[in-house]
Parts: sequence; C-alpha cells; structure tokens
Amino acid sequence: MANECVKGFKDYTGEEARIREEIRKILVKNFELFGFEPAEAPIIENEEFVRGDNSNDEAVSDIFRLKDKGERNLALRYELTFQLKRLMQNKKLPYKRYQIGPVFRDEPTTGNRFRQFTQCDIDIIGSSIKDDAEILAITSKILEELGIKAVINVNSRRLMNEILESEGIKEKDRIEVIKEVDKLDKLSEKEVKDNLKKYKAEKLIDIFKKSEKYFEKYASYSDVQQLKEACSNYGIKTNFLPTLARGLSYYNANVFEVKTLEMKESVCGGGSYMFNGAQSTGISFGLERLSQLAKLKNKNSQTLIISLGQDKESIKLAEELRENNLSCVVMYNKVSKALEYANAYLIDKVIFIGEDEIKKKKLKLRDMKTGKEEMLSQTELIKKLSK
RNA sequence: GCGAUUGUAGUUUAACGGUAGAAUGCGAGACUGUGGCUCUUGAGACGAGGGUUCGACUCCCUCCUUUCGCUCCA
Repeated sequence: MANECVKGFKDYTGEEARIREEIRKILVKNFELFGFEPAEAPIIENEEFVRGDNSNDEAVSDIFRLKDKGERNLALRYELTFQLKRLMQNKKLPYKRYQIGPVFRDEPTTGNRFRQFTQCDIDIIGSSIKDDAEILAITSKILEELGIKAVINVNSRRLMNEILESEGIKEKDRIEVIKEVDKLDKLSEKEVKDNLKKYKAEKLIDIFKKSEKYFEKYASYSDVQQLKEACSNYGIKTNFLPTLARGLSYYNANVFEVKTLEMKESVCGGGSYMFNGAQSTGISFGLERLSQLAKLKNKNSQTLIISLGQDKESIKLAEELRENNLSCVVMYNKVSKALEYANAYLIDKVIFIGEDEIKKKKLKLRDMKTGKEEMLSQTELIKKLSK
C-alpha cells in the first residue's frame, strides 16, 4: 500500500504520542534546571558538513543523501552534535545548549532501531571533567524521574589508546582492535581472542579482564579517577568499563553509555570531544528508547463538558476552565455519544449542563471510573478539577 | 548491505487451486439527560508486479515490508 510508512519510519498517535510528549517535557525541564539553553538547527545540511572529518565513522556511511534543484549535495543529519561547530561560533564559553530533534540514518532496522529517531542532546562547549560529571548527574536524575533502572558505563578513550600503545598495537589496526574488544559482552572470550590474533593483540583480552585496580598504573586512568570523584559530589554511581569504545570517532577523552537490562541497545551515549579548539562534553538521549522503557502512566487530564441544549453556558464554562489552566472539550451531541467519546479517550471527568443545572446554578460532575455524580457550584468544581 | 523469517479489513485472525468468513475497533440507529452490556445496520482486506494454469489469496520468480542475527548505533 502506498500510504504505508517507509521502512524504519513510524507514526506516533494516541497513548504513544502522549508519552513521548511527557518525556520531552521532563527532559526539557531538567535541561533548563541545569542551565542549558535551547537551540534548533536544520535537518538538511551540506553533505560535506555532515560527513565532517569522521570519515571512518560507520554512521557516516549511512547518511541519507539528496540533491536540490541547484545540484547542491545535501544530506539529512545523522546526529546533532556536529551542528554545534556552527552554533558555538561567537558564543561565550562555556556554551551549554540542549537540542531535541529528528536524525536520520539509512541503516538496517530492528525493534529498537529506526531510520528516523529523535535525539535529545545536551552539550557543554568549553568543559572539564567536572562537567562530564554534571552531564552524568542530569542523566541519572532524568532516568530516575522516568522510572528507568540503568547503569552508566564510563571509560576513557585516552586510556584505551594508552593501553593499545603500550601493547604495541599498530596505529592502523587500533580501530579494528577496539571493535573486536568491544564485542566481549556478546561473543565468548575465545572467539574474541581468535579474532584478535590477526592483529597480534590477543594479550589484550587478559588486560581487559583485570579488575579496575590494575588500570591505575596507566597515566590516563586519571580521567576515570577524576570523573569518579566528581560524580561522588553528586552522589551518583558509574561503572568503569574498560572495553567501552562508542562509535563516533570524534570522542577524545571520557565516553559514556547508559544501559538497561531490558534492552540490549543503549539508551544514551556520549562523551568528550574537541570542537574548534574547545574541549567539550555531551550526551544524547534516544527518545524512542526512553519511551519504550519509561514507566509513565498515560494521563489524560481533560474534562468533557456535555451541553444539553445549553451551548452558550457550556462554552462560557469551558472558557472559565481554560482560564484556570484546565483542559476541556465541549460536546453537543447525544449524551451516549459523548460518554463513549470520554470512554474512548480515557477522559474521566464529565460535566453535564442542562436546564436543571442552570436553574439550580450547580453543575453535575460525573466520575467515569466510579460512576459517582455530584452537584457542585462552579467554584467548587474548579477547585476539585484543579487537584 | 548479507543470511534467515514474515505478509489476509485499523488490529487480532479463519478457510480454500474456482476471487474471502469471524472477533475487536470505526460509522449510523434502537435509546430525544447517562457510557464501557445487548440488538440491528454500514464501511473496511488477500503487500506490489510478473509467470504457471481454463482459473491463483493459495504454486513459482522478482521487488517491497515485518521480525531476528551479523555489522553498527540513540
């Protein structure tokens, strides 16, 4: 059928859409609380800008490309961070911004991977390791608010490089070696070891198996050490995972990842990187995955007003409710239809306005869950609904 | 992209080499001030294109889609 969604793309309606909106609100609230300011940037950029210098990024090979009538080579953004190179221009540092928007990747899809998905990013341009900790503190606060139980894994790219260097792994093999090591949680130790033999790197496996204490002998372990100390000021816990690499190649120091038991894909990913000579740090939340995992109730706080031939009064009441920040819908058709509407859309407060109510100057409020009805004055009603 | 898998109304599904039945949801009504029960009624489907066949939703091929691996990522 021609009206089907394209592979990897999705519609969101009803409960699902409401939950996504709810999560967005929670994210924005927390981003603002930590002093980040909003920013928006186009979905389409010049292909050259999108590709950047991360040519060995796998994600880069998955970009959607297009051309305009002027034959410009354009692309859909596949992440948000690179746009900061432009946004940060002329900004007083540290520049703290949040950005929420769709990104696109022309790659295979699975249950939790789409070709359009929404990233929610916070970044601090001009940062230190203390800012890494702040980023993780926000992350942990948000996860808690959403009722998501997760582990924050951290590692340092510099540490990983130092280890590879000290083991004499050739520069050109490092990316491949890191990829193999990263598979340790999936493949058996032996398989990874066999794969590593190609690069004469099989010794690595014994190193990465060691406890955290062992890594203290590397100078770059201080990245992790400092991060841990900074995190303890916020009272949050992180898990040192020496094999953690993260894909995007611009990361140059600490990297982070948020994992849950329910989902094999990570919920958030981030790290520190250098843009225009400024050390920076940030993290990205995947909205689709958050809404998959979040324990939020689908609340519809609307009120339905049924007009029984009293349209003028009903509209007046509706406006009154809206003045008081109460969301409401007015219906003028048959009572049974109106109640069915309330049912279908999970509205549990219904107000009747008919001759009787006008005469008594009281309104009838029905609770759809319990079936209880009561007559209330308008002020009592507003008080009750505001709760 | 490769390998496997899937495809019947919005959703869940039934049957058959002779063009499809149900449940639920949706619309209208029974019921002109009371829903989630009941009854009547309406709209709604064989993913697309080829081929085999007198005839294909059913068999074959291609593409698309679904799900799962690999690769990689939010």
